[in-house]
Amino acid sequence: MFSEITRPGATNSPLLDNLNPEQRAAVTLPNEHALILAGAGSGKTRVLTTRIAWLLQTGQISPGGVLAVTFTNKAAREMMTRLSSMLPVNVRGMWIGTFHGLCNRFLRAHHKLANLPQSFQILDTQDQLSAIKRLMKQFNVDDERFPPKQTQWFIAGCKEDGLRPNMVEARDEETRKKIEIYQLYEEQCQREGVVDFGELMLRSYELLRDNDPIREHYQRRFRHILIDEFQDTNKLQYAWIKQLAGPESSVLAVGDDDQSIYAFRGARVGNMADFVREFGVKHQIKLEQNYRSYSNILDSANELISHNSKRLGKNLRTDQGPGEPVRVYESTSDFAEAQWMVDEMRQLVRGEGLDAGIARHEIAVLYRSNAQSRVIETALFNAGVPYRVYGGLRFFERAEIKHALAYLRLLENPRDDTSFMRIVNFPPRGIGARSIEQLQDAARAAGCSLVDAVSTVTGKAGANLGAFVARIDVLREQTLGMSLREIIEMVLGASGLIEHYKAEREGADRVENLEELVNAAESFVSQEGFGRDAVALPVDELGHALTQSPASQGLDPYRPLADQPLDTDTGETLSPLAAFLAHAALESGDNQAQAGQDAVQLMTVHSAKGLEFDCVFITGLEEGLFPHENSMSDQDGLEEERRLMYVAITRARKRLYLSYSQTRMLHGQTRYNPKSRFFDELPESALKWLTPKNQGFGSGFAMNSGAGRERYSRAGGGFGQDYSRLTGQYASPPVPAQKAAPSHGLRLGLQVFHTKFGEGTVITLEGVGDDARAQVNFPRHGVKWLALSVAKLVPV
DNA sequence: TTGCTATGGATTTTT
DNA sequence: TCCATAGCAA
Repeated sequence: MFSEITRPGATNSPLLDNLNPEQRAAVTLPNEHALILAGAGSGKTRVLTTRIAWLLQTGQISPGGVLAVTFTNKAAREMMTRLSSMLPVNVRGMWIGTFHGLCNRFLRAHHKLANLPQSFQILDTQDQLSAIKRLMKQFNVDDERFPPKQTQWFIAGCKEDGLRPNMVEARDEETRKKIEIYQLYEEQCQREGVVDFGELMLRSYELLRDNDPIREHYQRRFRHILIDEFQDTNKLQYAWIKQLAGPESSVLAVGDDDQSIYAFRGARVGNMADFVREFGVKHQIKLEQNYRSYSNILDSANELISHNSKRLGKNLRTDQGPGEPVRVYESTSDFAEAQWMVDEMRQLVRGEGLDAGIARHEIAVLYRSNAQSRVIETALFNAGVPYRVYGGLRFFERAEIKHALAYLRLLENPRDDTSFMRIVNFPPRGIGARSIEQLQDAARAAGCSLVDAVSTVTGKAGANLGAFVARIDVLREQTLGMSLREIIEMVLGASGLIEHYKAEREGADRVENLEELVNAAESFVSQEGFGRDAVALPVDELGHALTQSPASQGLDPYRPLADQPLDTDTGETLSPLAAFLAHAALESGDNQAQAGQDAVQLMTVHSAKGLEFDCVFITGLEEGLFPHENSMSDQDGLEEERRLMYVAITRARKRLYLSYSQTRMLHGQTRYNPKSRFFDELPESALKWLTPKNQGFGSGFAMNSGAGRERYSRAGGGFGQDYSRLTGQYASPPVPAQKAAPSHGLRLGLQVFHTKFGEGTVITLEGVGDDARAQVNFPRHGVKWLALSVAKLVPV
């Protein structure tokens, strides 16, 4: 039943050199389903790629029989790079990619069966939101009651769960309305020939589920399915994998439940347990040998995560010594915290304390939320330390680029109303809100797209709109047969975009970016042979199998198709432009701020996942911030915060700093937060307090000294200590002493009862005495601000 | 159509 | 505090 090919010499392959026993076992697993529990820094990617290389080298599979899925383009690229360095194999022809990239490829190949135009456009999150806004306006949906963002979240959530509108339970009137909007949105997308990210997955899944020949074909083809970061898969992605895995396939899932930090966007750690059960997984291997960090760092991570109840269970170990202790620093203010960091970094770069100076790019500052970067940036900037902030707009998300892409998209697909709306009056050409409204009304009445409705608009508005459409049409004809580069250059000129930004005072960067777009296209064409993501090969690999039986075409369905002659007669190929547009949507590009410079790296803990640095600062370790207040009212949320902290700690190779501040400016208010509870969950022996321990605000304010967990947050309180002494020259101006201890007896996360609103969770506390107020989340009535001198809140 | 002011909201993010 | 967005005036 399973493949019997296991060559005797296989375990001697040089590929297996330098692997530890667990890694080797994982790489050489028999062809059966397996789960690899891969701890941070345990060589996960190495195992994954070596496994593929080993399977290929030992002849157990040919390149076409492998399906390897990742979440990010970066991970996919890394896998391909490493694989091609191990074996002389054409990785570009292999099915290695992101979930969405592979679904895109699949849908292009089978667009007819998927009921899509071959050159369907992909809506990114921005596009999706504007499509929803447009739709809601058109159907007069009250955007107060149904905020577009929330509707978007609802739709994306449904798709992540694999639910079409008719499958969603309309439990209340509100949901019923949302389902209705979802339904209308679907119709709109279909009419316009566009798909959002969720749709790429969902439609691929449905095609596999409903079309027996297709499903069986791919099941026979993909004998080895490998999935990276399995803990991050959502319900739909898991279902998709189940469709692709046939009786002869082996699924190798690699993941780490302790690093599951994306529940908020639909990730389901439970997929790991489900996988083991539903696939009857025979092999589970734990990779616990860590090659990244010293043991003080690792012990801290292990101890912390042991406080989580829901775990598959795993403990990292290292052969490296204890290394330096984990340094803990308390500061008086966020400002002082940043100053201290800058000074510490300068010493690190100079080389004090370490054998040699540390490169700036080997220093990372991690924080829980983006808002925290500001103070740090200011301090770094003032000190003249180069830094790079991750996150923010990426290349293909920039407004000017989106505008240019919208022109290009209309060339491919005039019915794309999202793109139409974006540029119909940009650069301004006298088509105002009223003209557009007129056009939209006409389009709705006729049930057609905006372009098609243009001819029905009369008067000056009609003339202007007509001129716009004519311009696009002319452009489409002019660019026929041009190279991608020529098309883009022509569009940039003819659209007036370059001209427009050149005239703008601060448009120089934008012009530069637009010019960069040409380069992006150029490198896409040369590097990717325009089309790894968006099949530009003879498209319908399956063309025969769909219309006639494979046997009748002399194709052997049991041999991977990559080994068989491709059908080049269908002649159906995706245009380079359409391929590039898909690429732009699926790979939003780096945010290339100060690229190339040796700079300190600033990022959220989330975006640090998968990275590693010699030296890591984890900042803002305060109750309410980390763990974040929005996540600490329930067990699952808190455990995810803890995993987040675990991810943060395990980024560090040699040196780790943890810091928190007594006061912090947030949303224009000074907040007084106790230090994070995570400090209580770290091994004291691995820590070194740079500031005296237990002088902290938090521990000093335990109401009940017997119960160390009773803490007050943000409620103000005194600090009699002379903190400037502790923080040395970096101390900020003394914070005015506030003596009034909180009298209300509330704390964050506490369940309280209110006579009118019922039970709720305290999510914010601020102010002192009569000014004290609390923000409470009532499941029935939503989030309310309550003045504590007025409202009677009784702890439950 | 632009540009000002008021307003509200403010984890985490890839594709 | 600071940002995006909405509404309104010129």
